[in-house]
Order: sequence, then C-alpha cells, then structure tokens
Amino acid sequence: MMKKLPMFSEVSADLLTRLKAISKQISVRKGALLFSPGDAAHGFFAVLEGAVRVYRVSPKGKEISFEIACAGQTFAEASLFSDEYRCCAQALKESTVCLIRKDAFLELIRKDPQFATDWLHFLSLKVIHLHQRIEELSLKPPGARIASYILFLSEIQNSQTVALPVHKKSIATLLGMTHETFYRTAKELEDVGMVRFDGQKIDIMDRSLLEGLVE
Amino acid sequence: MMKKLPMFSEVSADLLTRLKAISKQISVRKGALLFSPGDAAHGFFAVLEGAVRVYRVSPKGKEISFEIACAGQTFAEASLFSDEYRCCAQALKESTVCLIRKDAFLELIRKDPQFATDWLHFLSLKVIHLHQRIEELSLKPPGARIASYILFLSEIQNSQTVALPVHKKSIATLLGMTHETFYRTAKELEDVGMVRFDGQKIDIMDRSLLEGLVE
DNA sequence: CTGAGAGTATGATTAAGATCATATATCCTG
DNA sequence: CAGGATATATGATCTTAATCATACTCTCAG
Repeated sequence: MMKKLPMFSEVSADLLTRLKAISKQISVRKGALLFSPGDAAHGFFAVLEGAVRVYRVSPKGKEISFEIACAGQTFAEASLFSDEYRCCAQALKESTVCLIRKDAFLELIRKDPQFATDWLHFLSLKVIHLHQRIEELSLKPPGARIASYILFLSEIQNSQTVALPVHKKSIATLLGMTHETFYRTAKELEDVGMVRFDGQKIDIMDRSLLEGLVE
Repeated sequence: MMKKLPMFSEVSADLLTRLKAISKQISVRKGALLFSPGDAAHGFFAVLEGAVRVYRVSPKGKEISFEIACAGQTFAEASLFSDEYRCCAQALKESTVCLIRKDAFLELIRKDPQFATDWLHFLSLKVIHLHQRIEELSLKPPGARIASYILFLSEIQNSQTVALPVHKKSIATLLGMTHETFYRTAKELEDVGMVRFDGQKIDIMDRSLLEGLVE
C-alpha cells in the first residue's frame, strides 16, 4: 500500500521495509485534528486513505490552507527539522495516515545517498510548487486561480471530468479566497461555458478557454 | 569569502575546497539579468557582493519577487533538479555572484551524507519560509507585511536601525503590493510612531507596536 | 554639469473582493 | 427518520488597495 506514495515508488524493497518499520499507521475520524501549532513534531505524514487539510488560522479567524493531501500524498515534510508543528492538520473525512518518525527517517537519509538525493529532488519540487502558489496568490484574480486548480485536478486525475477531493469551502481556503467568492466565481466560469459543475464533479467544457484564463 | 555563506559555514575545509572547484565567480552590472524564464539551468547561485532580485512577471506586466538575495544568500536552489529556470534574476546593484554547477553539486551531495542532510535542513527552512510568505500574502494587510519585513531586517542586521537592502520599489514587489501602496502605508507606520524613515535607513521607534501589527 | 530616466511621493478615482445577510440543500447523528 | 449543523448559493453593501495622474528628487551617463 505504501508503494503508491509517489516519493517512495522508486525505492528498493529493502528500503521500503525499513520505511514501514519506522512508520506508524493512524486512523482519524472526520474533523479530528492530527496536530496543532505548538505540538511536538514527531515526523511527517503520508495519507493512505481519505484527505487531510493543512492550514493556519489568523488571529481574526481567517484561514489559509497550505495543502489538501489526499491518498498518496505527504504533508508536514518540513517538520523533519522542527521541534514543533506550525500549522493545523485536520482530517476532512475518515482517514488513515501514516506517521514517519523524523529521527528514523533522517537516519535512513544519512545511510542511503540515493534516497537522500531523491528526497532532495522531492523537496525542490515542493519549493517550485510553493513559488507557483505565491505567484498565483499575488498576481492572479480568483477566476484564474480556480481555473488553474481545475486544470491541476484534471492532470493528476488524468480526465476531462474531475472530482473535487473535498468540499468547496475548504478549496476556497486553499485558493486564498472567501467561500462566497469561490461560489460566485465558479458560477461565472460556468456562465461563460468553461466548465460544468455537478455536485463534486466538474466537467471541463472548454479546456483552451480555461488555459487562456490561467495564462 | 565563501565561508560567509550561511549554508556553507559548517562545512569542512576539504568540502569547501571542492565547492570552490565547482563554482564559478561572475560579475554582473547593475540592471543585468542573470537568467530569464526558459534559460537552461546550470545550477544555483550565491551572492558574494551586491543584491539580486528573483522575480516573475505576469502577462499584464505585474511583478512578484520571490527573493531579494544579498551578500551571503543563495537563490535558485530549486533549479538543481530543473532543466530551465522559471524566473528572472536581475542584479539590483553591481554584484558578484557565484554559480554552483548542479551536476557537480549533486555529486557532492551523493558523496557526503552529512552535507546532504545539511542541505535538506536548509531546504526545509526554505519551505517553512515560503509557507510564512503565503500566510502573510493571503491574510495580512499591507501594513502588517511591511512591519513584518522591517522586523525581519532588524533580526538579520541585529539592530534597531535597519538599512533597506535595495530601493523601495523592489521591496514592494517582494511584499506583494504596488509601490504606491508601499509608500503610503510606510507613511502611515511613521504617522503612528512605529518607525522613522530616513532614506534607506529605518529607525524602529516602537518595536512592540510593530510586533502587535504583525500579530 | 546637466538632462534623461528612475525612484519617491501623494492625490483622486475606481474596481474588485470581503463582509454581512439570508435562504436552501445536504449530511450525519442521535 | 427527524432535526441540528454545515455546506451551498446569492444578493446588498462596504472597504481596501489598485489604478491613474501628477510632481518632485536623486542618480548617473554623456
């Protein structure tokens, strides 16, 4: 089952065994918090089943989500070198996650140069992705951010009909807008014939229009 | 001279020699571009002297800066695993930078597990910093972002009187606002007695007020 | 040393998105 | 299965920062 995780897919059977040995499977109920800011950081996580949202809350109660991790994705990787977590992580549905203990993982990294390089590669992609997010948040309007997200889903789900992994309210916080703006802007995309919303499903009606909006 | 770079400060003399061997010193005039989106990525950079701004331009001409790297700082680290650069990098003053060739650097990483771990640590901090930026961009108003930046400068310069590393227009693009908003909001911070601007120098008049604004 | 270009600065106006309000639909939970 | 909580949806209003406009200052290159 861990074989599905993107980062671990290239890993040797031996290494995989060792990874399993240092990881601990955890079941979480919908709505439950895996950690909150200030909690001691034991390691990072991989989602085996379900979905987890990693977010931070401002003093005035506004939220920004850093990621919505679904089956096969990891989160809180930067906690490998931290004493405490800085975000909240909440299961958005009944989920099974796996905690990779940081000291054991770092030991593994030290022992296997190729694995270290792979992880470095993975982190570099993460940095590039965060740059992308910053660019979109600061210079793209809500419509372009939603379009971009739909195209992203289409790519990872490899389909013209994509499924929203979680409810729209959470996605709004991932895209840095209020949920009202999300609903409204999504409707505008429908009105111009780019997409068709049907509950959690989205049909891409005109991909090139969408791509044009993202630029 | 390379000893000053934060990441390399813990490195052995032997490693330092090898690092020097794989890096190439480059002088750039003020305003010159080190690379543009699409250019073949040869490696990442460290600033020895001067300042380099890494940024991206939207189709409508708006700019967002990812970093303003000054002496002792690195940039474009994520290019280690990329074929091309995705941003622009422009010298904001007469600068000397050093290009660390990616294949040679990756070789080094593979050979020295401790060095690999250190670099992993460094990249993790970068990820945390990017999370911070995303949080500020999406849920803090301009005043709080400017206050936060001034406190950041105060910390790295270890002084109550800080020097802006580059002109204000560039800093505005780093903080995700127009330069007009930057000037205006900076004036507001002066008016309430938080800081005192004097050209490129800023005196912190009331640190706790500043910190309160950032929250 | 002088003039063009860039940075600094501030006013007036506009537009975009947040906020506030309200209503319906959906989903679990007891 | 009934009802409370939460998500979805949309209208009205308000606030904030972007945009447009103008002017002064500084720097550097000829």
